Amino acid sequence: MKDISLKIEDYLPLRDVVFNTLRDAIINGDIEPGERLIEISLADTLGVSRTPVREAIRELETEGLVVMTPRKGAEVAKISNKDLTDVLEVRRVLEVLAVELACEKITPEQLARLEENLNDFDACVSKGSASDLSSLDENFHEIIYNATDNKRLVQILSNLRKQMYRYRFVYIKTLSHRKTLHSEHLEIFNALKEKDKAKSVAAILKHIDNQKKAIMENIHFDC
Amino acid sequence: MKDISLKIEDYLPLRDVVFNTLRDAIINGDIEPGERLIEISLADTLGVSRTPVREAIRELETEGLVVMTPRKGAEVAKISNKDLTDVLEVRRVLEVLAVELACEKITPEQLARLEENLNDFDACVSKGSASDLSSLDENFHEIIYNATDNKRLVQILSNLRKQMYRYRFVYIKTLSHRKTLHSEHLEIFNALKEKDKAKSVAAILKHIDNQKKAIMENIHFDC
DNA sequence: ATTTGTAATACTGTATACAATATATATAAT
DNA sequence: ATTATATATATTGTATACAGTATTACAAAT
Repeated sequence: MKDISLKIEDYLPLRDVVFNTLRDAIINGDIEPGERLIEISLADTLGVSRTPVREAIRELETEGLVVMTPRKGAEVAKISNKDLTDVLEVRRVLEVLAVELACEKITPEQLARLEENLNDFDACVSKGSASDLSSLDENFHEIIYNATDNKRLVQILSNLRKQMYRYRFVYIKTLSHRKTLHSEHLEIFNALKEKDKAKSVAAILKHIDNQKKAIMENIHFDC
Repeated sequence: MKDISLKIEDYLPLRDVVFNTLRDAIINGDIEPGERLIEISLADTLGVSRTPVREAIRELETEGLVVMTPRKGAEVAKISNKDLTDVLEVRRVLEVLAVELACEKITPEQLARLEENLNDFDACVSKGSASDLSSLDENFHEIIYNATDNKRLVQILSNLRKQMYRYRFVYIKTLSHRKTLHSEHLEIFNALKEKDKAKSVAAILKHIDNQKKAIMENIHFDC
């Protein structure tokens, strides 16, 4: 007997379904920054009770997507220029740590998966959907995070990336950005393959800084 | 009219009370690693309903103090040597970032508060309680975190420190450790006062690495 | 016109009840 | 004796009800 395991994810408690639904809605702008999240009306809309909605909202708060005030309720977080800068400032040093660790610990199997990801990405650059590219991008970085063999780092970095999801379409929208993305990933991959720390760090920094630039140029903030 | 603001913290919802209670219990070892957290029995013990207990447990999970499995429940996280190493690995680079930013942005007022903290600490070294020293230690670092003017960084670093609370007594227990702690804080303070990044980084690294050593020497892990 | 007081309303906070699932126990079958 | 099956029990997941608190609207007073 082999490879038989329950796909526990299929069980997905309601709160997680609600969570995913709301997160998508926020990221896609269906619920706007500053808009209030009323438990009862969300529950009615989604056809569930308040309990899972409450728990989902709390999860969203820890991801920084909503802000809660006691006895007043929750609203979609307004992300300011400063907030984004703060997130990137932290991500920057953690991404550096991540590739350094990955250089030491990445397995051949993980390298193979990165290569496969690059191929898929390449195939998607011109004809793939934004959603496809977005998840490939996410997947690429998750592989590297996991290669660090540091759960805490994986958790924090994944979280920080999620807080920038709202802006991911910016650098996936145009063909030129897609090509840049691919070439930067390739560069990171090659550096990791060679286990060259300095090169890896340089590549990841370039990647991050480019994304920051792309976002800053294309977004104008409310506040 | 000036400086009048409601101390909203005094309202403290039940879930936060429960959260604090449980956290203290875990940190102090009243609830042991691996022990299950049963909602209903905790609720009965504390004289509240399941709802605030549930929410408190979820908060504890995001702090890494408990581990939850869907439909099975929560248990106090078993912290392994590896876990602690992982936390410190991340903290290390973030603490470096923090002092670098603090060098640039710390205000005279914050420096004054650090100095005051050092005086209080000095007064406590020989005769203070472990709890006094612990909160002074926490306060010292919180001032530096806040000096970075990066909310995200403050949030993550505070969180990572909390995950090591269980071990704080190790380096507060003995007089020699207390003295070391004070002199290291002094060194960090002086470097920040001079706005000397290299010196600050060196001082904070020494501080972290010393703590790691102290903990590693004094704790033996279950797993 | 501005402030104050009061009531109505809309929420969140908390408790509780019920449903679904996992775990433990006991019994029967081989 | 071991496995399989059934049953009871414990515990989480979800829904709902009620209590307490904020917000709003509006009337009364100055």
